[in-house]
Amino acid sequence: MNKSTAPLILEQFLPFRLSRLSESISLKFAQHYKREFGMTRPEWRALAALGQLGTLTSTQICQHSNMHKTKVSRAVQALNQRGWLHRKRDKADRRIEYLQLTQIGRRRYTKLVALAHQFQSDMDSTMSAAELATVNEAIRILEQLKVNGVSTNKAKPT
Amino acid sequence: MNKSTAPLILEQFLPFRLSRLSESISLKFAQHYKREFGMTRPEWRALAALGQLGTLTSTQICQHSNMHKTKVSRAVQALNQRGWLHRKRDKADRRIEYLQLTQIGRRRYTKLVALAHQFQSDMDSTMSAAELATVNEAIRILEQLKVNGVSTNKAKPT
DNA sequence: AATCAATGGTTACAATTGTAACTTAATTAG
DNA sequence: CTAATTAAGTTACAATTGTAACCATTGATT
Repeated sequence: MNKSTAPLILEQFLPFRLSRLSESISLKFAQHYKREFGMTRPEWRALAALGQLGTLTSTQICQHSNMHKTKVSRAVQALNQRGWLHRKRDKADRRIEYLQLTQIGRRRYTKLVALAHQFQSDMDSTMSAAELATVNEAIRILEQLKVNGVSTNKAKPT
Repeated sequence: MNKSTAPLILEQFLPFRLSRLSESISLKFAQHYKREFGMTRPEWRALAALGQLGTLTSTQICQHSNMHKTKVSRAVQALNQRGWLHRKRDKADRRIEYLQLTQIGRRRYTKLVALAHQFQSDMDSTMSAAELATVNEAIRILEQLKVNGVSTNKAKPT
């Protein structure tokens, strides 16, 4: 059987399967925080990164969450306007801005985290321990492939 | 340790991990067909579904690939304008349109499939057989969760 | 120190997307 | 048989996004 004339079985094609999966799961989760907190996905992601890691620059958020820098820029603006984070310029290098959640931001973050834990444990509870282990192992494997790298902040190649 | 005050470890949170993964992998693959065939992601997906499954309606493409119906509608228009598919109304129920690839469409499809197989085997070759099995098994598990369902074509709930 | 390249970040503008409303056709209820 | 519902698919419009160009600042080269 000549491979080049065989059709592509989408149900076996990794990019297809992954994005179909990821989109439905992320959408499902997004419904929660969209409805209850009026947040967009990029905002949620930036908030989550800052909540977990403390102080970050926009560039670091880009790298960590693999989002485009304009997305991050706008998410950060939105969070800032709501008073959920504040910005602090680096004294030494005044291009750099450190971002950090405010009191209010941290309170929101705590609520969101509860949602997330709930969501995760709902998913987990539909799997056996062994299945869960398989899932985690698989994702770990894929993450190491590092096919990675949305262009987050790089200059154009010459 | 009270869970409700613990931060969320994004590196362990399934929706986050999946979408980070999926986005970088899909983007990587998209670069190929975008550059070489000038196709968008929805177009590629519609083409792939039709190539594999033969004749489909727009609604079926929605369900199969979990894309929003307007996305599919526009992708189908684009493919149609390029002469890659043709539409045929159902005689009995004239709301329904059967979509099918043309000669040209099938030729394009064949080329795309070669790209996809290449991509897949590149990925596969960076994993051991056991790892590959784990990955496939994990995705299978997640697919069964069926947290599923982008609203593709449903009427509003009353 | 003057010039040129690179970096962190923002923004204008164009392309892509989703929501809701619409069209046409079929189905069901009265 | 007509009116109200529902389905397949399209489209207008607003929101979201990405690309490329842009500041401002720093670092490197001479």
